[in-house]
Amino acid sequence: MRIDPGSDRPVYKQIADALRSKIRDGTYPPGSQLPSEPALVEEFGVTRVTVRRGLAILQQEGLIEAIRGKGVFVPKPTPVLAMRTSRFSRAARRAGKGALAAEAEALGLSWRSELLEECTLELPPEVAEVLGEPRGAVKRRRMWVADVPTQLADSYLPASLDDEIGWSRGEQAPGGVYGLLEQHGHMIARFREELAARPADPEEAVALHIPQGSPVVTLVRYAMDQSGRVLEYFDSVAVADKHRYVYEFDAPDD
Amino acid sequence: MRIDPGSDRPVYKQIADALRSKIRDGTYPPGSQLPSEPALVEEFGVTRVTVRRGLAILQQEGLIEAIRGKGVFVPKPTPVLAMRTSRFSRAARRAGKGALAAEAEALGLSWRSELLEECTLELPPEVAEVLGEPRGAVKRRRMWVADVPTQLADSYLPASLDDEIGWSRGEQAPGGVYGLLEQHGHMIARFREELAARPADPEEAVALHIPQGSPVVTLVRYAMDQSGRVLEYFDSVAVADKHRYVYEFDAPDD
DNA sequence: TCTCCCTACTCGTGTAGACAGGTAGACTGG
DNA sequence: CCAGTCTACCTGTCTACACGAGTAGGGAGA
Repeated sequence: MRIDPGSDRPVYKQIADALRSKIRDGTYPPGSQLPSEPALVEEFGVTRVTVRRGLAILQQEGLIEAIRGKGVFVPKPTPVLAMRTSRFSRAARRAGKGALAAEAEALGLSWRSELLEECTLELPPEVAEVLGEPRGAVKRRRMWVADVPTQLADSYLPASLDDEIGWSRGEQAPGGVYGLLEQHGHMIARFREELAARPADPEEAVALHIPQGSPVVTLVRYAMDQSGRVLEYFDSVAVADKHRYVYEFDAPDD
Repeated sequence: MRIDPGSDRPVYKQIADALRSKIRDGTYPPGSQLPSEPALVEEFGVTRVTVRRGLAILQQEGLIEAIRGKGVFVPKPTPVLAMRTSRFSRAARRAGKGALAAEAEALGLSWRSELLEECTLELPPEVAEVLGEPRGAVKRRRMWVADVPTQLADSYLPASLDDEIGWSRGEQAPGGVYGLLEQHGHMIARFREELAARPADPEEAVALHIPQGSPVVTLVRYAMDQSGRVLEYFDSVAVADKHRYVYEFDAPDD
């Protein structure tokens, strides 16, 4: 726990290293409070600015959380939603649940879906190309699990399909859009999902209650019918440490 | 591009906002250099510390890259490897390629695999449980694409299987481990992959040449034979902005 | 007893200045 | 002409200080 000012490694990184190892080895267990900044200043014999640079590193790594007026704390691990392909099963839809709800309830967590925006519009080019129509309906939602926002989700339907099933007119069905689609005879046969991760941009950070730049997982999904027509384009931004994505698949034949 | 010191939003965030929008709108295109810190100090009328706090935000978002002695630059977008399930096809293996190589060559990029560590050891508990044996062989690799490190990968085989096929004794086959396994009659029938994302820890940041805390994608894969026995446990940490993961699957029957 | 205010402590933001270390181009001496 | 040095400029690290704002608890006054 000593700091070597003559070392090659900058002092603020040494401070981060020292505190990180104390968090990892259980000196500061989840839920506990770290010494205050002035206390760390005294302990390490540096200025407050340098202490704060060290703390900033740990904050970025998600190892600590600073609360103004209270102190710096080690956050408790959050429950992780496992996103399995079974969340799209008809059994789950019959139970009246959307895709996320099935996973949340599997963990015994409360959930809710908040409709942020709903409109019919000129589709963004990449969406229009996939859906095969220039116009469509979109619903933008924010999902909450255990009273914490976990992901932003945009769901796009081609305008012709939306007219047919009345999705944007408020038609409902157990199992969300997919349930409604299948009620009208549009059976979902196949999905394509594309995953990536990146730092959250400022708007996402605010909407998801996470620090700017903290990792998010982006997911783009096509829901297709038997003929390969894409019925829905789905686009979500999920808080990284609250989600994991599980896929099982056969070895390709060739 | 004006800063309002009386605003509710802190000055350093306003600076980040101003520069971010200039990057997005093309004022500072990829490859270009931003004004130097002293120039920004003059432009915004604040101290260098405040300018640097603003720049730190953009750095964390991956929008800029500072190089000591030279300046601050907008990085050019890196090529993104698409990780498709077809990378496990026998056709790819017959062509003599491992899984990553198939994807790199699809983009016309050079690649190489660097063996960092190779040993037989007591398996970590979560690996031992999946492989069904307490001991195993592991190879830790660092993958390079276009002469840049892109991911760290650990591959585990149960000791009994390793003895049989001679993997850790240096036996080779076209198509990597999976090719070698199939040469010995162990046909891969099924895969399970689990994806998540988190900030890079310090060791990963050094090994992957990325800033600490920058997002990485973690992937755990089980390769299974017809009977469901797990033949290989695979664990990788990939630079987030260099990879995307693509899955296609049928709608679950129920 | 209850309410309000004051105080002490916490983290958040911002200023001013100093020195170190890396880069690149100009300049100088051979 | 060439090699080495010098200089100007850039980012990286650290000090010292000031003020703001949120939190929590104790004490004074009604």
